[in-house]
Amino acid sequence: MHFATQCIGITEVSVRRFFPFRQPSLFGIFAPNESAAIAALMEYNFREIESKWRQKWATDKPFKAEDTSTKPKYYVLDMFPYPSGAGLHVGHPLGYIASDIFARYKRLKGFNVLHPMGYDSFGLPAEQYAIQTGQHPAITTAENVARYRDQLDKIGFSFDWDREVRTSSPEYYKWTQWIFKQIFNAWYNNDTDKAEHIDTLIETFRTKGNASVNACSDYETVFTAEEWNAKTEKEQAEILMEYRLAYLADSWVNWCPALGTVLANDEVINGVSERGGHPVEQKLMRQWSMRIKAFAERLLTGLETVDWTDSVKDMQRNWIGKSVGSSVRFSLAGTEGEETEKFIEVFTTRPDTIFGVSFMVLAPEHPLVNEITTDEFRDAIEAYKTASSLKSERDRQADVKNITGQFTGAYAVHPFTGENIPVWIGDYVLASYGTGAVMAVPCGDQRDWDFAKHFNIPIKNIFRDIDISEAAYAEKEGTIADSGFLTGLPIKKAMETAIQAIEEKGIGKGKTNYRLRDAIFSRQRYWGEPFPVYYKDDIPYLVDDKDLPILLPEVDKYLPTEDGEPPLARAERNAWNHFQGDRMETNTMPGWAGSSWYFLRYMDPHNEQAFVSKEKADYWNQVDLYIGGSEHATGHLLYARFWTKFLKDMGFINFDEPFKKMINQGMILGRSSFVYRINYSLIDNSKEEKVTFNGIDGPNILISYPLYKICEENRNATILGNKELEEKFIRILKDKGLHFNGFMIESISSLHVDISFVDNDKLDIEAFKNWREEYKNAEFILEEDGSYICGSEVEKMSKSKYNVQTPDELVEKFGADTLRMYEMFLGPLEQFKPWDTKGINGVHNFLRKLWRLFYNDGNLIVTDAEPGKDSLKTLHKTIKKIEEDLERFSFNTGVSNFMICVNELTDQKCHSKAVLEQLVILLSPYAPHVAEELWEALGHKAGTISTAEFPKFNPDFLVEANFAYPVSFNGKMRFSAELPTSMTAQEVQAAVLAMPETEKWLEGKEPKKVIVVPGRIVNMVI
RNA sequence: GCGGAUGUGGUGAAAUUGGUAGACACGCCAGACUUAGGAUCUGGUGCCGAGAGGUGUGCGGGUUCGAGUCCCUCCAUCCGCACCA
Repeated sequence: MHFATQCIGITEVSVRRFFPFRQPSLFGIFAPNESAAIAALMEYNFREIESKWRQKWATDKPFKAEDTSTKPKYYVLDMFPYPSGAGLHVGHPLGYIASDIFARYKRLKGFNVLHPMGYDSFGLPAEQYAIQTGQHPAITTAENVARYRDQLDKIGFSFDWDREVRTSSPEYYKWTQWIFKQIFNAWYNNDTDKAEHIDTLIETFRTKGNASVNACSDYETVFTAEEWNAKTEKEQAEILMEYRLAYLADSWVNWCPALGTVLANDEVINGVSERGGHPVEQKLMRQWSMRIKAFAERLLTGLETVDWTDSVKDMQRNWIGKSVGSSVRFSLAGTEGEETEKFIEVFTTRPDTIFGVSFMVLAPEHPLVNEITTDEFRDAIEAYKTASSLKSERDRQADVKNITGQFTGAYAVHPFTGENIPVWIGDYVLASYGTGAVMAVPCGDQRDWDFAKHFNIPIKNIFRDIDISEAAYAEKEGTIADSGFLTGLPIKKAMETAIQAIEEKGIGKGKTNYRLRDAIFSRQRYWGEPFPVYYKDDIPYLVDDKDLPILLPEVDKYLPTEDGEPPLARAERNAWNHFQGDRMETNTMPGWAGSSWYFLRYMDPHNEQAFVSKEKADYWNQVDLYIGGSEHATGHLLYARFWTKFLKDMGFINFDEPFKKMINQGMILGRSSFVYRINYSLIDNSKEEKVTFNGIDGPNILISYPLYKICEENRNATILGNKELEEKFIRILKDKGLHFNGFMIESISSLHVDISFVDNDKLDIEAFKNWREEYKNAEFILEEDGSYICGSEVEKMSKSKYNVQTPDELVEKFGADTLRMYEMFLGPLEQFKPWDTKGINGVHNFLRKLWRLFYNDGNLIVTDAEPGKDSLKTLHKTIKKIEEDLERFSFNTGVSNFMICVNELTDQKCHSKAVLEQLVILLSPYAPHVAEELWEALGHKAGTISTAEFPKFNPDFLVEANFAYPVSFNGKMRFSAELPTSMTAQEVQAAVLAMPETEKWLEGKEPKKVIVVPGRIVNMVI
């Protein structure tokens, strides 16, 4: 029994708490389970501690962010979750724990920290659930949010919950609608390189027409001021629509019949929907779009100003897909082969290869195709167009190797040689990129080369000394040959010269193209933001600000119709359509609408006058640290940057990149467990038939993993690869009363088993049997020790794989502080890693060991005694490491360093308040509950650790008198030499040379060279 | 095909500017205390070797007194994009 030598006041409180249990236990009269409970109480009682502080934080709100402060600000943001019905698994909080540690660290460092949380609560799953059950998505969403909140609260996050936002709440989506209005009322002025209010454009049209306007728009018809003013309201509205940043247009969209909605490009993966994996087809529909293309260049250059990983930046660059080149117009040939008025415009990144053009290819959907096709080829062209329109996006992608195309019978005229060039159509040319037409240069482009080979079109070589008989030459190094005025020029120079010539001839100009397409903004769904738009005479008008938000109407069915009529179209007329128009817009906004600006709302979440006040936006400014998954690289992150730039242009905020630094946490993968079922058939001679069992219709026979392994390896040797096994197998069947003369093993299936029945790969057989009806009477072939060992595999966590680990169970078993530290301890934050509970005991033991620095048998043993030099060294080494680790977001090594610190202090028997107090502050970002508890126990006011000051590192405590020099010979470490750190290099060299070990390793030779790095190393070259 | 990332013990991993490779944990082995506890403590644990010692960061080269770290070549795995003219 230990007693504190110098008890400090608070000890009595603790003694009082533990005393009633302590005394009886001395007499040993308690039953085992009770004494275990007492042992737990006297030790680190995380349950009691954590629930105490959870309540305290909920009442005191110590993490409330102030909107004005003399402290510097710091904004730490997590990607807010979609509250799904499945709840959180251990992978979800990983990023939240990291950001919470950092937020708490920044508070200790004296920052005014904004660390909010909310819910991206509009979206498909709630709606799909509504379609199935008829339950209103608002109800399921509210339930899911409550569940999430409960789970999050258990982990002890320092969120400022007063700032919570939900994208599906009318108070929030009112402002999403308002922002939409601003985007609708804007156009992009390429001269100022900014979005501007549409009124400036209308004013120009009214006074000067559109000839002088340099806008981001595909509208090409030129009109004068007089012509504009003479147009009807509808005509004007239609023209303006060509300029607006949010616009209605007939566009080729990704139509997903199964989901009954259109999808944005980033929601389509490999030709199927991201959600659900349903096929997606191309369809021409009138849809709302966002003119994100206007911002393409700024979205590209802005990447240079943010601290994100190269991979995410590259993904965005890739998605934006900038290519620099030239447009070129090829006149179509008349009947005599002469140039005509009609032309095909192409975009090329290789104008230097223009003399290598030997044919042209149009996309099958190109508007000129019908016009130019000659009678001779009309049927063939029609057939080809029909065939390619039937192909889905997916088939078209899968068909890359199949070269298809059709000659139109038409010819174009080469602008420089005057030669006639055949015009083909082919579906390797995309209607939606560039002009939907290409000048084919088979010698310089592999696809053109393949096409030419396939259709026997001549290939002209325009590269000097390059062999193109086997493949095209796509490099941009070399010299141009046989190319008129370009002959002899190096490729790069030839590009410039060619563009110059094209511009002089007036047949095109230098041009930059982007792969980025405008984002489709409407969805034929129910559970999303309604548009603040009504129609009159088919012209869309905006709803007045005073009438916002346009609330979602009640509907009786959430399902869209097959032809794409949205649920809102069936909403009750008078409840919904109360504006002066003919009808309301019945589409809703996509999921990314609400998430494109939520980081701004957190700054000013209750503002009813504005989406965010200018002052608060100026104060909080950019998100300093954003943590979330990289899967949003081309969706959310691009759209949020787009909206931020827009809002900046319109003067609402003062920054044009939302997220200054971003870290992408890696996914935590699940570890699935498997059982192995033998599928067999029995031969019964009396019945003259073979009976096949795969387990469902016969006795289930499950074989332990190591035995399964043996079977796998000896598949062809004997039936089960093992005589003993075979006997066991037969015995089981005989015991079941089955009659058979022979048997065959057909296969062995691996079946997912719920990981809650598995501990250290050992299966809880009883629990497994009770899991499913079909396993009730399962038989097991076990290991020698009578256990069933499961196999395992690392897979994505999912309900269907029964490998989901919820944080709740672990919090219950080990506590939130253990869970927090363990998730960090698992490995680097960014890395993908499999979840494995095996190591969690190590972290839990660490916290108990920490506890024992403070308490022994329920007594506080902290002393006011002067700490030892060794303990001060340990402390300051730890302060330095922890701070450095936090600054570089190396949370895993942070945990290691705490372990090292506690191990050392334990060895030193350090119970000094001066040291432990500092340690507790250091630890508080990682393990806030136990830190608060110990902080209070040390005599501080309850709940004040978050306002403590981060310990100051003092290098004086690390100064050492001696250093153990590693002595190497030819770079190989042989022994270490303990020498004073005060020695100069020469002194060290002399001292080491004089050592007997040195003599031994030199083997009588003279070292050729001796390298001494003071305080680091000695190396001798022999 | 293009772009990005990653390869270190039985496992998760560490090594921040080139300077004792494997910290810290898990697991395993041996022991102590105990009489059931998923408890605690001590020692050991990259591989080969009895040992001295050798060897070792995906493969092969290079730079350097010295390379997990820098350079080149190749291999493997993962992720993103992909007929983008």
